[in-house]
Amino acid sequence: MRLATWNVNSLRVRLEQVLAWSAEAHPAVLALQETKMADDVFPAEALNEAGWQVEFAGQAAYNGVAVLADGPMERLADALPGFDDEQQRLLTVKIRDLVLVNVYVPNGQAVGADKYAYKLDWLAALKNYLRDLLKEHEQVAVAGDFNIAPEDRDVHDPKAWEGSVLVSEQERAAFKALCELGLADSFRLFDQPEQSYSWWDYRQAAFRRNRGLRIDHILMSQTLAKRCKGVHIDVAPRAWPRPSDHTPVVAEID
DNA sequence: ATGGCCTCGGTTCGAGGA
Repeated sequence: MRLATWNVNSLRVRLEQVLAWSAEAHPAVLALQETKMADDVFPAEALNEAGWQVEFAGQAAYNGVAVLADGPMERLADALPGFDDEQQRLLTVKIRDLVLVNVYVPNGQAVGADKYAYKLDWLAALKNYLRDLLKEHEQVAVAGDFNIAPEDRDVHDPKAWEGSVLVSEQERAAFKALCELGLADSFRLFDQPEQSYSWWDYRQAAFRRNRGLRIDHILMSQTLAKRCKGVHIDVAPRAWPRPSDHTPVVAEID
């Protein structure tokens, strides 16, 4: 099976691209972030017609996550337990033997900002949630937009980005703490091209110049990681007309 | 030097993203 994640930056704008890309790449499961639409306008019918089962947790204008799957899903959670959050950023589903946690981690805006504190609090609550989840389930994937570039090699210009939001020490420590629960950054289990990124700013012709960051990830529990045969970033949709600023990350699982 | 772009809501500009 193929498991993919994609921050689409508005599903309303990107629906046709999701349908086109998934028809080509045929993932069995596709985690979407930043759907930016309330549940009552979610395009469930169009996706059903394309053969997808759907689960979604959205809100108007901001945030919002959804999972498309080629078979039935059980919805396990749509919020972090014990964390009072008005923002729809998490959706956990079970598909066959796979438990998928779809996350849209807060951006943080700037180091020291209120939103940065919220990001760190959110990540701490995510860690607690995943610790418990990993006690109950073996085949766990945590996929989505983490808004963290884990290492300098995930940053096109580490000096320019040093200490700023998305790469700061505290954010990287929070990411590492998730990995230390027993979750692997599956992309790094395999040889990868240098300068592999999943997001490029819309400005400055950043994509053409490959000035990007790798901030979209698929973490895997040890049992799941053993089944993983490869992970790649599919940059093609980033070059399409009116693209999302993120591009899909795809894992191959036996 | 410092912003460049895109999306949304709700109107034509500000907020948020990364």
